[in-house]
Amino acid sequence: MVKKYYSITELTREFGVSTRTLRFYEDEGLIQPERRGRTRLFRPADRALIQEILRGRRIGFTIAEIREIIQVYKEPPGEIGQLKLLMKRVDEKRDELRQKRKDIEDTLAELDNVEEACLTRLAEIGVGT
Amino acid sequence: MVKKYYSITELTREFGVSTRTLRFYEDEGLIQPERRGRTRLFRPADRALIQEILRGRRIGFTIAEIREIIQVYKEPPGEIGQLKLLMKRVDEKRDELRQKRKDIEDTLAELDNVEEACLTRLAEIGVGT
DNA sequence: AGATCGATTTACGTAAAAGTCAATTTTTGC
DNA sequence: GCAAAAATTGACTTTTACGTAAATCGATCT
Repeated sequence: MVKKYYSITELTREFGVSTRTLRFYEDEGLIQPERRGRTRLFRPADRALIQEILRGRRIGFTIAEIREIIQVYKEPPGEIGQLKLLMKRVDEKRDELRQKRKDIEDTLAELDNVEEACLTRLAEIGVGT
Repeated sequence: MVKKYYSITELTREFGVSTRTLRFYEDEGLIQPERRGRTRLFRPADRALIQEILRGRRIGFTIAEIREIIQVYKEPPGEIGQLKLLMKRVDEKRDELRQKRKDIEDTLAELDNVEEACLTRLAEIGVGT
């Protein structure tokens, strides 16, 4: 059986974030762990959601953007105008991400150059001394 | 012949940034445009550098990180310890970027799902009304 | 010269995403 | 059932990357 509950510190250790961060995400409405008294009890679903949030964070999504995506899963908007607007936004986000992916590939290539420059320099110095 | 100089507003229009941003980059030592009196004159090399800076920015590099990469091109550090440290950092950055690229691919796939959810919902509503 | 219009400088302000600190409260280990 | 450890809350602070406002400068047109 999968674990029923995770404590907050358990998750902070697993994901390398602080308790403050997880509480902040709760305040922002991204997660809603259960409570026993005041203590938060994180279910596997909460844990999975945190993973997604952190992934979004790594690629530069704002909290608001992440919240919006989560919302769509919970319940897609009921109004046609809203839906179309959302789809346009999703499309724009995809373009942005494709651009970002290209930026990353270009930068990876550039870092290869930086490394080479370093190796060259190292050889120069190594030889000279 | 390539243009000799660009004005600051010319570049802000081309890249969609404010003059404040370009001056900020100069204050931070990322670019050093020429001067005629107090007015900045941007050469093609400055323009190219700005492109790189903005690319770095898009993928989430901090100003400090961008400055560091630029530095290496201008003159790789002369001390072995420094060089090795830098190479380690470059290696870490590359890992980070590869992770980010994976995050982006996962998120692109997820956005496909979001779009599908929207289409489904649209069909439901469209039929119902 | 005067007017105008962009560019500069200086200083202060701001927003997002947490970090930090201090004062409780809860839970637990025994 | 009580002390120690863990968790919570609220307020305040920090950092990054600019935005904004006000005053000044400088070039150019007429």
